[in-house]
Order: sequence, then structure tokens, then C-alpha cells
Amino acid sequence: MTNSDTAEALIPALTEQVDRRKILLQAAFDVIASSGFEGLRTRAVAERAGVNIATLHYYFPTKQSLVEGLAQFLSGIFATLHAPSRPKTGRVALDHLRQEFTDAQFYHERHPELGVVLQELALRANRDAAVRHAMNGLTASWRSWIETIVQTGIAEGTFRQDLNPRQTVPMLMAVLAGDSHVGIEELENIQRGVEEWLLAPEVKKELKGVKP
Amino acid sequence: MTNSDTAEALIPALTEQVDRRKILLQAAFDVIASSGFEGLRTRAVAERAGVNIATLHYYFPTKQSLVEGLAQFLSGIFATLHAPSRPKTGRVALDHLRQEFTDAQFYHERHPELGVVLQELALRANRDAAVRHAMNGLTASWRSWIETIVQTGIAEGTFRQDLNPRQTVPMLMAVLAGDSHVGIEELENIQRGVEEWLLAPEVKKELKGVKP
Amino acid sequence: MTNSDTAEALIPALTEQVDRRKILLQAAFDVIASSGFEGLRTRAVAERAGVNIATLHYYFPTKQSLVEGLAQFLSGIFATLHAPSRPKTGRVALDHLRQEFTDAQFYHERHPELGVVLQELALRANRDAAVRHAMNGLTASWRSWIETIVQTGIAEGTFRQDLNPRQTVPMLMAVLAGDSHVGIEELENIQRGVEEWLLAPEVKKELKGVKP
Amino acid sequence: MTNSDTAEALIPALTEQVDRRKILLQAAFDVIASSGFEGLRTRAVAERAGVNIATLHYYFPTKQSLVEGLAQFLSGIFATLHAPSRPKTGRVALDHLRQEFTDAQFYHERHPELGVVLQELALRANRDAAVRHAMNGLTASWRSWIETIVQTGIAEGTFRQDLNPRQTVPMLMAVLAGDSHVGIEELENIQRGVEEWLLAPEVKKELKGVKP
DNA sequence: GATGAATGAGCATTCATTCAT
DNA sequence: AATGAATGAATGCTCATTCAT
Repeated sequence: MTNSDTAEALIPALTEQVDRRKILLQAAFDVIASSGFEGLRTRAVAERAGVNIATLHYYFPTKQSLVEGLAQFLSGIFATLHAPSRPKTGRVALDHLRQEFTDAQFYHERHPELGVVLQELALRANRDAAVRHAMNGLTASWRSWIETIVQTGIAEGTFRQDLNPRQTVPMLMAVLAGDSHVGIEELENIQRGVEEWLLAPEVKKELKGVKP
Repeated sequence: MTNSDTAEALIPALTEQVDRRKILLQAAFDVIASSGFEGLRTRAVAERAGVNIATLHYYFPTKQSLVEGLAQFLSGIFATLHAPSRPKTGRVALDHLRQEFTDAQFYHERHPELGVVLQELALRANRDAAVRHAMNGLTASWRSWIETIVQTGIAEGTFRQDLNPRQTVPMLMAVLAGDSHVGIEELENIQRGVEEWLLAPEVKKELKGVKP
Repeated sequence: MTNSDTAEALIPALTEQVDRRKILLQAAFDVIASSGFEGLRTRAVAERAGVNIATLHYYFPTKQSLVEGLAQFLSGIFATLHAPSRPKTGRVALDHLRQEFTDAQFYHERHPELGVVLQELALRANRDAAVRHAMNGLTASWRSWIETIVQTGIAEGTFRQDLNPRQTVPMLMAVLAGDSHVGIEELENIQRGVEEWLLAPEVKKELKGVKP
Repeated sequence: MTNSDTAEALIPALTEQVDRRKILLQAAFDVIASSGFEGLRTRAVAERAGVNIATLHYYFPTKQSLVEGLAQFLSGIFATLHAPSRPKTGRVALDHLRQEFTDAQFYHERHPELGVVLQELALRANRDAAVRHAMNGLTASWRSWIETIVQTGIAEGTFRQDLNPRQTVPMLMAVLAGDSHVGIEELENIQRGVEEWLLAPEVKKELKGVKP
């Protein structure tokens, strides 16, 4: 009984400590989303997090360490945040591919700041090794996932047999991430074009009439 | 007499003024290329341009006006700077399409700062109406050029007849601009994939053996 | 029984408290020796002492109280730390005088930080009554000891009979403490000059051939 | 006429520029005199000088540069500021020696801050190469002047012929600078003791009845 | 046109101190 | 007794901008 009392007292304390860091990172995320790195001020982050400047520096001794924390924070978000899963077609690769487009749309519609902050970090990665490291990790795991989809698609006969993965993978990545230039409203058109291009003729026929 | 005097006096002055402006804009461009908007300092720009800060403020009363000038400066660069033209195949759309890829590669290899600054401005456009306006102009004219290519390609029988321009145009734009995520070294692969996808079957046969 | 319990509990606790205080004061001494009052940071002191800052503030509620503690700590050091005693000549005043020079050299060679911290405190005494009080005590007891030496020397016939103590005492103090301007390497020369000046002619003869 | 106008316009401007630096250095001097290096705040210096913080940093980019400027400023003061010259005795060395004591007293009575700031700088010289350099220059020129006095005194027969300059010079320096330990009120006593010690017996007789 | 000097507002960071545990 | 977390008030320094010349 006293045991559980102690436990109850300890856990919230621990939880809150973890939270403070996350709250600060989320605040930094928000500030960057609305003002860019250009407008990132430690004071604004602290204020948004509801803590004193000195408290921010207690958790992140320098602004740089905050930025590095943010890069990892963002990686964590992309690893865990996905659109609700869509109805399956039974074709694994197609389902995963469509999920990628759904995710892209989901990020854009529900969490438009994600793309902005991601691009800010990608740009900063050019001149900041620590950020570059974190972003490389994120890109690498995404690329390997896209590769899996393409290879699976070819193997299971969903995609055209003459597809060259070395061409297809970067095209898909560019198309999925290229929202900044084409506008999300065209993502659906792009998705149709991609499927037109990727799917094996017999799969196309098979899917005729089934809404995507 | 006084007319010609004035003219003679004004024209060099005007010319020099134009030059000073351009020198300053180029300096701003360089600073952003290496430090981002985050690191854009008027003093650094003035120093790089070899003038006093007060002089910079004579030409650009505010930092904002400098940024706006830069957006137009960049539009001008993309309008006039292209890779040396490539050997023609006689198929107009294909030639233009290939020129687009050549340009993309040329920018990346010979003027890597261009992409960085373009992305910085694209990001800033989110929160800056004037920059957004300039960037929209740039995007719009590029899009209309890509549309022309696609339509010409279909019309002249170079591209597949069942292509949907509404799908094809944004895909091409995303793919051409999506360098930040895939790396320039894959641009050639992407180009092959794109041609595989766009070209009409008979054109493919016709081009067999001709190096791209 | 409870008495002895309490006593046993208190005494070690008290001892340890005294120790912690001394460790903290020594740490403060070290920090001042290497960075001056200018660089005295409570965090640096705590870190050097191997305790938390809050612990430092438990023993010394304010930085000022730490400084005051240091002034007394230093007085204690000068009261107890001396060079190993030198061979006696039998002339009490001369022996004591020589011991003063030996001490000065000893401090300078073996504990050079002592002089630095002493001067830092002397300077701070100008604007800090509590430090002034402690330093005055230190100076007063040193002066009275020098007076004793001079008077004894005259009385016992070791020093010249026409010496005026009111002139001699401050000269000796200035000369013994004036290391900052002349460099310790000259202290031996100074000592010879002082003896030349102070000693009675017959004592000089008597000491001829005896190494100082 | 226009010439003189221009001159009148230019000279004050130039003067004022020079002054700004000096005003800032004097302000820094004042702040250190009353609060020590410990209490030296750029804001306080700027405020005392009646300028904006940014203006201080225009003239002294860093606090360190201000401190270095101060060290040179102080050297300049000691080189040019002296007590009004005293009546001569005709004995050059004695006149110069007495002038040294008069200067010491003058500094202490009329410019008591000088000694404080000098000691602050001397202490800081321990950990600051630039300050050390400046202070070494000051000490070296003072020492060479004292050497000149002692040698002249021996040569012209004013001082005892058996004086050893290697002993006498540092003793004099220690005694003249050792005010921090003995108090200025004893400086006169010290001076009498020093003359008693230095002067040749016949000179003493000769000076009997002449007030010092 | 051009510049040296000046400034208000702000910036990341630090510091002595406090407090709940 | 001891500590991790938190904070208000600085602290040295920077920045875009202005102005007299």
C-alpha cells in the first residue's frame, strides 16, 4: 500500500520531467512553423511553453541543442504519425503505396506545419552537421520503405515487371515530397498518374470500377 | 545642350545605380546561400558588396525591400540562365523535356546555391506576401512552359496519347524540382524513368540506339 | 542514553558540517585564485567542492556570506601556515625578522595563490565592510608582531639604537608585502638591504662570515 | 573665411571622436574605482559616459578591448600626471626622490581611485596577457626611473657610497607602492626613514634645519 | 550618392537564489 | 542535509535603422 503510494508519487514526477522537454520541443516546432528558423527566438519558445527562459536553458543549454532536439523530435513524429489506414485491396504493394499518398495528404491537410518544419530542417541540414545527421536518418528509413514497396509490388505482380527500382524509387520520393511546388490539391491527380504508370495492365483491368 | 549634358550625366549614374543594386542583390544571394535567411545580416551583405551599411539602406530602405528585390532577382536568373543547349532529336517536345533535365542538372552542378536560395525563398513565401507574389510568378511561368511541352508532345505524337496533362504536368514539376530529397546523382535515373513512362512506344523504338 | 545518542548523532554531523564548510571555502579560494573575484561563480565553487549549488546555499545562504567566510578562512591560514623555522642566531629579533622574510618567500614559492587571494580581498575590503573588518584584524595582528620585533631588536641591541619604530615598522610591512611590484626573485636582495639598514654596526661585524 | 569655417567644423568633430573614446575609458575607470573589475558592467560604463550601449561597442567591440584600452589609458595617466613640483635642494637625486614621495602622496590624496584601479589591473594582469603587457610597460619605465635616481644619488654623493642599487631599487619601489598595507598617513614617516637610511652622513648634516 | 557614428530594441545566455521533496 | 528543477534580473553583444555631414 505504501509501495503503491510511493509509486504514484514518483511516476507523475518522472512523467512531468519528460513532458517539459517535449513541451519545449513542441513549442519550438510551433514557432518554426509560423516564423521559420529565421524567426526562432528562445524567448518565444519559452513563452509558448509557459516556462521561464532560464528553464528552457536548463533543458537545452544552447539554442543549437534545442534545434538538434527538434530534429529528433520530428523524426519521432514521422515514425509514429500516420493517416488512418485505408480499405485494403488485397494487393500489399498497392495498399502501401496508396497509404503513402494518403499519409502525404493527411500531413498536408491535418498537419500542414509538418511539411514546413521538415523543409526548414532540410535546409538547415546543409549547414548543420547534427541536423543533417538526424535528417539523413529520417530520409534513409523512408527510402528503404519505398524500396520495399516497389520491390514487393514487382514481386507480387502488382506493378509492371519492367519497372526499374533505381528509377522508380526516387521518382516516387520526389513526387510524394514535392508538394511545395505543385500544391496539395494536385496530389490526387498525381496519384492517379503514378498508378497509371506503375500498375501492371492486368491489375488495372482488375481494379476497374473499384474506387481508389 | 543641357539636355545632352543631363542625359550624359544621368545615364552613367543610372547605370551605376543599377549595378550597385545588382551587386547588393548578388551579395544578399551569396549570404543566403551560405547562411540561410536565418543568417542574413544587412551588415554582411554590405560588407560583401564592398559598401557601407548606410549605402545599402540607400538602395534598399529596409531589409524587407532587399528580400523582395532578391525574389525578383532570382526570377530573372531562372529566366535567363540555362544549360548550353543539347543536340536536337527533331522531336520538339522531347528536346524541350530533355533540356529541362539538363537545366536541372546544370543548376545543381554549376550553381548549387540556386536551389538553396530558391528553397529559402519558397519557404519564406509562406509568411511573406511580397515574396509569395514573386515566387508565384516564377512558378506560374515554369508551369505554363511544362504544360506547353506536354501538350506539344502529345500533339506531335512524341508522347503517349493517353497521357492526362493534369496528372503529367505536376508529376514532372515535382520530379524536376524534387532534388532536395533524392540527390542529383539520381536525376539521370529519374529522367530515364520519366522517358520510359512518357514516350509513345513507336518513339521508343525509333530512339533505340540513339544515346539520350 | 538518549543524550549520548543525540551527542553521537550530533558530533559527527557537526564535524562533517564543519568539513563541508571548509571544503566549500577552499573551493572558493581556488576559484578566486585562478579567476579573481571577477570570475567567482557560486556554481563553479559548488562544482569544485563536489556538491550541488543548493547545498552551497545551505551552508552559505548568500554569495556575500561565502566571501565573508573566505576572509576569515584566509586569516586562519596566515595565522597557522608558516615556513619551517630557520636556524637561530641567538638574536631573537633578527631571528624573527628573518623568519618573516622566509615566510614571505615560502608563501610566494609554495603557495603563490595566497598572495593573489589576499590582494583580491584587500581590494574588495574597500567596498565591503565585512571583508574590511576581517582584513583589518589580519593586518593589525601582523603589524603588532612586526612592532614587537622592531622594539625587541632595539632593546636587545640587535638593531640600531637610533631607529624610529614609527618609520621602521611601516617600511618593513611595505617591503615584506610589496611583492606584487618587485618580483619575489628580488626578495633576497631586499632582505640584505634591510639588514644592512637595520642592524647595529657591532652586530654586523659579529655576523660577518655567518651565512644569513 | 570659408576655410576657417571648414576648419572650425572639422576640428571639433575630430576632437569629439577622440573624446568619445576617452570619455568611455574615464567612465570605465570610474566604475572600476568604485566597484572593481567584479562590478564592471558595460551598461554602467555606457550610462556613465552618457552614451548608448551600442555606442560603447562601436568604440570597443568587446569588454576585453575596453579593459585593454583602460590599461593603456592608465599608463598614460601615470606618465603625465604628477604632483606640482617641490622646492629644489640642488641635489638632483634627492629632489627626484622627494618628488616620488610627493607624487605618491598626491595620488593618494587627490586621486585615491588611481591606486585602486592600478591594483585591480595589476591583479588582472595575472590572468590577462594584454593587460599584463601594458602593466609591464608601466612598471618597467618606473623602475628605470628609480634606478636613475639611485645611481645619480650615489654618483653625485648625495646617497651613501656603499648602497647596493640591486637592493635599494626594489626596496624603494616596494615602499613607494606599498600603500595598500600601511596607509598613506604613514608615508611621511616612511619617507623620513628612507632618507635616514639613504643619505650620506655629510648630506644629512648639511640638510639639518632645512625642512624637507 | 555615400559614409561614420549613433541608437533602441532585442538576443542567447548566465547568475544567484529559491523551493518542493 | 541534500538536491533537481525553476526563475527574475541581468549581462555582453548584435541588429536594422537613422542621421548629420
